[in-house]
Amino acid sequence: MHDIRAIRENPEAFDAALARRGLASLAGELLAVDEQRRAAITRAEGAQAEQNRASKEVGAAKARGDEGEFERLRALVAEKKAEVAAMRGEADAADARLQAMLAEIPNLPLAEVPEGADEADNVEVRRWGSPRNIETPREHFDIPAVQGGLDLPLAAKLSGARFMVLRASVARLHRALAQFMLDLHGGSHGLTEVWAPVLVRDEAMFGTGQLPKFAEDSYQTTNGWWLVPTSEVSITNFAAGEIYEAGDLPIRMVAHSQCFRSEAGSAGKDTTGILRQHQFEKVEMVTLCTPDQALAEHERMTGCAEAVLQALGLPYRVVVLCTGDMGFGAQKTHDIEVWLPGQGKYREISSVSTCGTFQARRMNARFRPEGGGKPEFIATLNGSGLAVGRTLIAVLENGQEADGSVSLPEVLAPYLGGAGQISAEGALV
RNA sequence: GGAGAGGUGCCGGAGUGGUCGAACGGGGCGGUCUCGAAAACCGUUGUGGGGGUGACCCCACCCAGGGUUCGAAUCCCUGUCUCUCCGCCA
Repeated sequence: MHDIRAIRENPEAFDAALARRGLASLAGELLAVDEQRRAAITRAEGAQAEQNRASKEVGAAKARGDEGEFERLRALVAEKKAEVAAMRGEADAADARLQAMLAEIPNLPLAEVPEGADEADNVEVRRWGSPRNIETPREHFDIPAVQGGLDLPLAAKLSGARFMVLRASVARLHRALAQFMLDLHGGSHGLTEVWAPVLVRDEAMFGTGQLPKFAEDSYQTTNGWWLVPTSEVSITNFAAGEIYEAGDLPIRMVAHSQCFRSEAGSAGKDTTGILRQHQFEKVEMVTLCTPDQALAEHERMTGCAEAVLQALGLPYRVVVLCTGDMGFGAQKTHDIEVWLPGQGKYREISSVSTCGTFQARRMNARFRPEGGGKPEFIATLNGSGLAVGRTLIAVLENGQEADGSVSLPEVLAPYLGGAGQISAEGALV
């Protein structure tokens, strides 16, 4: 959510930033509505002040038994009251229009974000590791070791397309990955592990920016709760309405949750395998900090996500998203793409964004600056650390051997009863 | 799901129609006293919005939204959250 006062002070800069995102100018329209709104407020408050004055005098007139004055003031109050109601109505309507417009405008890219139209214009920042030389790489669902452990037809029977059933070694590996990530982030990375609801109210979805514009992308229960598309929604909204002390920031959290996405519009992409699911698990990092800490925290969080891939020995690259490819709430985003031998491509496995004060403004999340003073909006960041299902794919595909087995990263052994491999027959050994 | 009790400022807690943005206590901050500290005493202490170059002025907010009234923290309705008991349940 943007600050209308900032737009008022520098409409040209606002429109220029929108243009970088490929959007048309909006400042003129916004300021016109803002003008109407403020004019109506001024008139409403003027009338209200008069009404308040008259109201006070009514009591006094009554007390001294001045019936004539009493009746006159009463009539005056009634008149002002009607005037106030009319003006307030105008002000509220203008305000609602303004809020509705602002609520659908995406965050603006930082100056350092490369300009571009889509994915193709993202800029690679660095690479880590190099892909193994695999003779005839298979996609995860074709690897012999995985055959008994991944049952897509069964999932289809239960739920339809884009769901999965995992069994035995693969189910356990999936769980092991999530546990490993949580332990790593909660341990040496110093994040606080949290657990939060995945069913949330409208307000929470608005706060992080899923509503009002992207209602179609999420599922809603019959009684109105939303199933979160990422626990970023639940966790970032911890801050809603809060005023933190500057000294308490940054607050760094990590959670593991189910995520639900209806993926409207993506039909036809990645239809085989488990890359794109309606329900999946993700380990998510969220940081609440002051705006001037945000960029350093963004790098730190990216590093936390990379550490998971490094520990698992999975080759990846980090790209900075261009202006045209960034999400609604982001000011700057790093995507981390892991090497998938089966596709012979780097594919997104994590997305780390700083939202600046954009979400904080939507959810009224503030902090009191060092040494006191007026509360200011905090900055919020979120990043996957990592998407568990996609990590499963990456581990399986990168570890696949010519004999049909899969070699597993050593760091997972403690979570797998010491196993280091899934045999071609699907057993953990 | 049923029955009941409640939601007041940083915290505790008054306040059931009239000048209450809110008594009182605690906490915080500033000061007096002191070599310093404690104690004591004095003062101060919210958020949002509108207007003005400015000193400053105005409006709103006692969970939220409606309503009654000349006037509501106080009365009515709805929602919401918390607590207690019953039922159900992992």
